[in-house]
Amino acid sequence: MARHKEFDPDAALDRAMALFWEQGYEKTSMQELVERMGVHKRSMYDTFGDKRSLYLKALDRYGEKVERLRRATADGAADPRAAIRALLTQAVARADAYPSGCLAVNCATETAPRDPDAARWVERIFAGEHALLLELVRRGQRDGEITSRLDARTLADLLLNAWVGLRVQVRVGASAERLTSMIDSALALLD
Amino acid sequence: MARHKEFDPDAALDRAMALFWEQGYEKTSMQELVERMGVHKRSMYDTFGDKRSLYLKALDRYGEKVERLRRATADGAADPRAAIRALLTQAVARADAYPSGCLAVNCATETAPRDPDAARWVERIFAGEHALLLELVRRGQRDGEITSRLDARTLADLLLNAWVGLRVQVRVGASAERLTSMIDSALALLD
DNA sequence: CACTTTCCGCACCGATCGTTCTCAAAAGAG
DNA sequence: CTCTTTTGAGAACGATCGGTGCGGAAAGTG
Repeated sequence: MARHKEFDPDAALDRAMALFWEQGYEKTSMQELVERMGVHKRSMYDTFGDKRSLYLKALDRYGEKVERLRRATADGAADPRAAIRALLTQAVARADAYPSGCLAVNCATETAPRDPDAARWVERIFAGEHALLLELVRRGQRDGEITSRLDARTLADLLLNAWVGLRVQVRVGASAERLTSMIDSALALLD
Repeated sequence: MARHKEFDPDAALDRAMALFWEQGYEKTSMQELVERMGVHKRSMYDTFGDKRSLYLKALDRYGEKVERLRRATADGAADPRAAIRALLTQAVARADAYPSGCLAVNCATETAPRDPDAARWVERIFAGEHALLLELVRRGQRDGEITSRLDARTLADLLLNAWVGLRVQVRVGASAERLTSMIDSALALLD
C-alpha cells in the first residue's frame, strides 16, 4: 500500500456533474473541469479516465442523487397529490449549488442521440420517474383523491411530460408565474 | 456591381440548420459546416458572419419553416382534434432530410441558458405553439368536441408539454409504440 | 530506518478550434 | 476592351482542445 488520494473523489465528481449540467458536454473543457473540481489534471485522468468516462460517471452520480431525492420527496408528502405537487415544484426550485433544469433532459437532447450509453441512461431515468408517477397516481385513485376518469397510465404519461416540460422551461428562464401556472395546470389533471 | 454568388444562400443556410439541429452548437465545427453547406469557408464568413451569427440565422430559418408547417398542418385538418393529433404526430415523424427531435428544444437546453438572443428566440417559438394550441382548443370547445371540464389555458399548457415531451423522447430514440402511446395519452385529455 | 507504491505538478504532444489573410479568377459596368 | 468589385481557393494565424510522459514528493509497510 501507499498513500491515499488527497481529494475526495465523490466531491470532485459532484462538481464535474454540476459543470456538465450547467454547460453541457461539448462546451465543457477538461481545463474547466480541472479548475472547478480542484483536482490536478493528471489526477483527474488517473481517477476518472477520459472525458467521456468522467461524463458517464457524472451521469450515474446524478442519477443516484435525484432518485434518492425523488423518493424522499414522494415519501415525505402527506398524500399522492401533495407528492406530485412537491415533485413538480422541486423541478423548478433553484438550488444554490446546482444549475437550473435537469441534466437528464440536457443529456437527452445533446449527447444521447450519438451515445448509446447516454441514451440508455436517460431512458432509465425517465422510466424511473414514470414508474414513480404511476405508483402515486394508482394510490391516489385507490384513495379516491385522484380522478379515475383517465386511467393511471395515461395520467402518468401526461404528468411525466408536464414534468419534463417544466425542466425545459426553467432552463430557458421562464418566469416564476409561468412555471407555477404550468404546475397548476398539471395538478388540474388530477381532479 | 460585380459577380453574384455561385451558391444559394438559403439552401446553404438550410444545411447549416440541419447540422446544428443534429449535433448541437458546440459540437458543430466551422469545418463541418463548410463541408455540409458546400460553400467555401471564406464565403461562409462573408455571407453569414461568425459562428454565432450563422447559428442565430439558422434558428430564424428554422422558426419560419416550422411555423409555416404548423400552420399548414393545423389548417389542413378536418377539425381541431384532428389538427392536434396531426401536430403531435408530425413532431415524431422522421423527415428524411432532417434530424430527429426539435432544434428549439435542443436550443433551450444547450444555448439558451447562456445566450439571451437564443433564449428569446426559444420563448417566441414556444409562445407561438402555445397560442396555436390555445386557438385549436377554444375552437374545439366551442364546437363541443373538446371537453370544457378544463379551461382552455390549462389544456393548452398540458398539450404544449406533451408536445415538448414527445420531442425529447424521440430524440433519445424512444420506440414507436411508446411515442404513439404518448400521443394517445395527450388526446385522451380532450375527452 | 529503507523500500515500495501511489499521487501530483509541470511541460508538452499533435490535432483541431474559430477566424483572417492573401491573391488570382470571374463577372458585371462603362 | 478596361476597370472595379466580389468571389472562391488555400494557407496560415494564435488559441485551445483532449490526453500523456516524466519525475519528485508523500505516505504506508517492513
